[in-house]
Amino acid sequence: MKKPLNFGYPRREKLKSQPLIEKLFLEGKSVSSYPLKLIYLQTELNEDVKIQSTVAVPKKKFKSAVKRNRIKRLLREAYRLNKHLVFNNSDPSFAFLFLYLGKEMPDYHDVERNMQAILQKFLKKIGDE
RNA sequence: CAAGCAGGCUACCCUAUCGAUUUGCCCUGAAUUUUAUUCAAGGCAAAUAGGAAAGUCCGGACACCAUAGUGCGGCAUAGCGGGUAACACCCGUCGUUCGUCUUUUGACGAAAAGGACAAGUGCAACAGAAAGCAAGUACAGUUCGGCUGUAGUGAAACCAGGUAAACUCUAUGCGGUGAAACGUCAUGUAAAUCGGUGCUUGAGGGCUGCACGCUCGAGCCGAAGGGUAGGCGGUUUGAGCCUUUGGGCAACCAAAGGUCUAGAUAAAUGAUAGGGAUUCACUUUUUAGUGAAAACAGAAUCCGGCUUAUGGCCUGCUUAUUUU
RNA sequence: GGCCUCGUAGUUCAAUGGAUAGAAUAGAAGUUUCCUAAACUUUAGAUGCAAGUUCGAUUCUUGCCGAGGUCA
Repeated sequence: MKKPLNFGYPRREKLKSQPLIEKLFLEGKSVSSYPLKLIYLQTELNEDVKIQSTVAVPKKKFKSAVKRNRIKRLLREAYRLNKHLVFNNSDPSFAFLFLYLGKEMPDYHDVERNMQAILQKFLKKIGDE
């Protein structure tokens, strides 16, 4: 019997460690699909999961907390529905940070398309290495 | 119908799919150990942003520091009366100013940080004789001693001058720090090295702008270097909300009954699709159809206000236009 | 979340409540030079926004807006 795709996004899969995030910005590699950018780093994680991720929207580009919140929710939603693309048990564990670099409020479908594209790019790059 | 002012209400809804957090119940596993607790996975159910959550401008609750001490300094408020836990807030009222009406008295409406310059000090550009311990121009009047009036400059001129959102004085109030407070558990290193200083003749801290006073009492300061930056409590039942009755001009108060209504922490309260309601525009006699819009904005200990941003609806008043 | 500080020319700083807001530097034009640099001359440019007090506000008061710092 095939296990149904897991669309959940529990707390374990959220990246919360501040030192790790600083390390991401210093040593992380990135792929981008405008207006999204993914910074990733192969590392050991405290929890027993393959990938921990988080999202960030710069405060300089969106001053309204409401708009920042909405973009972060859209990004999380797109990741939640598409993360099965990268959940391969043979891979080592990664830390992800999604950045939104655009200046306009996005539409959900654009975000989802870019999310799929960026995850494909990530897989390809990992495969090459 | 439009504009302005004042007051009140509200802050789109439903369905499906996929999620997040909290709580309750069920069930499985693990640990402690013993029939309970903790942790983890799953299932079901319920709840889940505001009127301003914002700015952090006031006032409190609460916590710690002497149950908050004394003096100086500092800050705030400013007619009078009331409300309140308290306030710089609210209500009433008096005076002032402005606007409209009126011959006037006055009436109506609006605004405002509205004590004292008759204690002292300071300030007043330009103009002006002169802006303060006085001196003095022109003209007129006159009892010819001086005095009185007018003119001219200016925001203000012989007046107990003006000015206190100038220092200041008066009255009243205010101790300090703020939930990153504070308590507790865990993790980790270095109770290490060098220099200085002190151990009851008192180093240093609590303790704050300063001094005193009280209190703790063996470490403290500097250099270079090392380590942790996690969990739990505080944390949501509160000056709470709703209804009725009574008191009061009102703000508000009292009594009775009902009710439980977010608690996150790299930070939940969401996403997608479809439908409906509202508003606007166009088409149409109407029904209806098509298109567009749906604001300001996201809790972080909690309350009472103020200020600012903002969609829609309702009520009252004023003004103007059109029709009768 | 709390607390605190600061907004003056493009930039760095001045200015007791008083006349046309001052200086350096950068900019522009000109003189000089074969050309540039330097020097000299000339010129343009600002009180974050809105109210209030005052005869008069960069200055005093209040409210917005913006920038920055700090905390266990």
